[in-house]
Formats: sequence, C-alpha cells, structure tokens
Amino acid sequence: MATFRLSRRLRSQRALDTMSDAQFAVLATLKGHGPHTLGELAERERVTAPSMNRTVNCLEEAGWITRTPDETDRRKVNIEITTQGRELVAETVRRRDMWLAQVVADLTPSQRRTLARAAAIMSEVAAR
Amino acid sequence: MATFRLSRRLRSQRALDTMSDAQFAVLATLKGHGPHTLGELAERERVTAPSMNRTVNCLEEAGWITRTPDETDRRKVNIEITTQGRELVAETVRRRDMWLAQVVADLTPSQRRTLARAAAIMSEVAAR
DNA sequence: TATTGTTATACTCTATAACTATA
DNA sequence: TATAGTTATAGAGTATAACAATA
Repeated sequence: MATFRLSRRLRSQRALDTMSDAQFAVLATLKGHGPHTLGELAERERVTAPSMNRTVNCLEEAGWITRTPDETDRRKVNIEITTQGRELVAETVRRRDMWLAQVVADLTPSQRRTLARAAAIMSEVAAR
Repeated sequence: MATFRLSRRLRSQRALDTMSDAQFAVLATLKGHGPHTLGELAERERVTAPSMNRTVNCLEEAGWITRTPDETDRRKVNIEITTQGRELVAETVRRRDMWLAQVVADLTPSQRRTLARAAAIMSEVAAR
C-alpha cells in the first residue's frame, strides 16, 4: 500500500498535465536509453505493438519524438526523442526532485538512509 | 524509479486480469472502509463524478457492487460491495501476499527490517 | 514464410458540459 | 438556488485481428 500511495503521489508531479503516464514513460525511456524501434518500446513497456503505435503517434504529432525508417532493415522504424522532448522530461524530473527534496529535508538522516537502502531492494525485487 | 517499478510489478498480480486498476481501487476502498456515495468515491480517487459513475456502472453490471438510494437524502446513492466483490478483493490480496512472501523469503532479516521501516516513511511522505 | 509496423475495431478510463431529481 | 447523480460527447490507452511492406 505504501508503494501504491507514493507512486501515485510522485506521478502527480509532472511538467505537463496533458501528458499521460504512458507517453511520459516512453519519453523517459528514449531520453535515458537512446533511440528504440516500435517493437522494442512495446516490449519494454509490456504493451502490444498497436497500443504503442498509438502512443507514439500522439508523441510524434506533439513534436516530442521523430520516426525515421531504419537504413539496414527497412521494416523497422527508429524512434528518437527531440530536443523539446528532452527538455520536457528534464522539467518533469526537476519538479519531482524539487518535491522530493522538500519532503526529504524534513526526514532524519537515519530515515534517509533507510529510504536509500529500500530503493535498492525494491528495484531488485521488482525485477523478478 | 524504484517506487514506480515495484508498483507496476505488484499491480500485475491480481485475481482477475479483466479487472482494471480503477475498478479494483474502488472495490478495495469499499471492502476496507464500508459503503460510500458516488461523490465520496470520486473525491477519494481524485476523479470526476462522471468518470467514477462509469467505473461504478461496470462494477455493478459485473455484480461486484450494489447501488441503493439513500433513505434520508434521496439525491444520494449508497454504493456497497457484494459478497462476491469481497471475495475477489481477498483473492487478489492473497495473490499479492503470496508473491511478496516468496520475494521476502529470499531477503535477509536486515533487508526486511529496512523495507518495513521504509514503508512507514513512504506512507507518511505520500500523505503530504 | 516470418517479422515489423500499421490500420480497423472495440472496450475502459478520463474529462467537460448539460441534464434530472432532490434539498 | 444548490447539490448529487447521471447522460452525452470526446480523447487516450488498452487489446485482438487483419493487413502491407520487407527480410
């Protein structure tokens, strides 16, 4: 329950209210891990290809990403984040960091250490 | 990021694949905190009344909840979880607990203490 | 023939605006 | 007149099935 609550609270801190979680997740992946094909994005987000295609369409229309046909395998399409897309992700991260910084400032050093250790364990657990 | 990852992983453990998160959240609220009016549910889930109305419609058609006009204020509708609804929530909680139990079994006692402490801090933080 | 991306279709969640019934 | 719930309508995410282009 604590995980669900905190997740929801963090998610509410974003740069653009109009952008959905699904869209932002794709944008964050592209910014953090470079260009991906549609299939790679779909697999990474555990979503079907048509679903990811729709999300990517929205991002493309808004100018946050670009589609480029792959040179070597013409079936593939390389999806890349634009400069504006990068800035949007950065701004959202800044907001979340600001919110977290305020919250963490009120915690004791011991509580901070606990959260840091827990984060590592939680990531490990979620990967199973 | 750890919070988002774990949240997603936990959410994937449910009794009915066909039930959405929004529907399950309402059901869990009704089971844990008793009957609510439509407006109360909407406010609690931070969603508009029409949106909640639609979710409640689906739950009612499926037999997980019942609608009953309020006796004292006829504008209001009391929404209550059914016996089957209770069982569905219980089953989902069982599944999540089973998954968590398996995961936690592989952790050290120190790691478990860290997660327990972190959960309390995270809940507190999310409430701000 | 298999793979990659796309389109067609359908259902749920979300919202705002407008409407009904009740207070 | 204000409030609680509902319906109308529209946009986005999700899915499966079917299709086009390419390997």
